[in-house]
Amino acid sequence: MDEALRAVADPTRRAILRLVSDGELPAGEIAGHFPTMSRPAVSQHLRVLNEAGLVEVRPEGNRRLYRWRPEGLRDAATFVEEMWTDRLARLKAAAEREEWPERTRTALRTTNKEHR
Amino acid sequence: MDEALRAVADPTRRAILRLVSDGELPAGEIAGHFPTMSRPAVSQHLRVLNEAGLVEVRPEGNRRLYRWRPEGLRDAATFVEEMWTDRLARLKAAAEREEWPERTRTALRTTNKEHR
DNA sequence: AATCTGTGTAAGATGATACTTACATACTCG
DNA sequence: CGAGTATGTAAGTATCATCTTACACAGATT
Repeated sequence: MDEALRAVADPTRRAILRLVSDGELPAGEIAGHFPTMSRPAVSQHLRVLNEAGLVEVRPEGNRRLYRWRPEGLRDAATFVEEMWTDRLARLKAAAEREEWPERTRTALRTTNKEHR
Repeated sequence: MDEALRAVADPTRRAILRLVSDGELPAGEIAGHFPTMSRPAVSQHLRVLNEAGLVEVRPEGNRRLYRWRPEGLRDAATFVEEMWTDRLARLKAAAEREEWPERTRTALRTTNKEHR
């Protein structure tokens, strides 16, 4: 799972994932969607995605066709789901029992670089 | 979402998240769960988590109590869910129509450093 | 065979991360 | 007030990620 979460943390790689989840694409065409970036850079992202099990490749003649591999996200999905579903449910239950004070988030003392 | 996914890509931070999702904890106690790492290191992870909106803090006297903030994962959950649910469904539909060849994953040509 | 096309890899520059130790600050309690 | 406790921040460093350009190589085309 570790690998997949790390791979998916990069916005470029998420974009690639979305591309190839629509159907298989040759490396070059994928790279074509990222005009600001060199083709090797994209190739390297594809390698990361492949090693993380998020895509699969198949050579066809000259080219190499990439496609999405859904099982790759399974563990990551499980993690998020557990956090998001399970714990959220428990948290709500606890809140209803008023175990926790009604406070909301508090800014850091020194910096105001709070999120959002 | 970007921030959250990046934050969650780190195993230490995931561990912290699980800790504080069980209830609020003071920074020091959280750090106590990571004997191999200095306390400031953990403090810095807490900052990242806070800036990503994944935890919230509340000062109590001397200490600062951290707790999980479920909304922080919402967008990440949405991403994973969309990939995992939506696209998976479409993928299956396509497969049933046999739009795609029956191939399974193919190793990279040169390296055999395939995942798993 | 010679060359073109598609694509991966090597090597290196650069910037971001994740630590460390030393220090600053805020609250508490005698 | 002064010492003690909890915690964040600064500065420095080692490691890792992500690019770039130059190159290698396989398959297609002539």
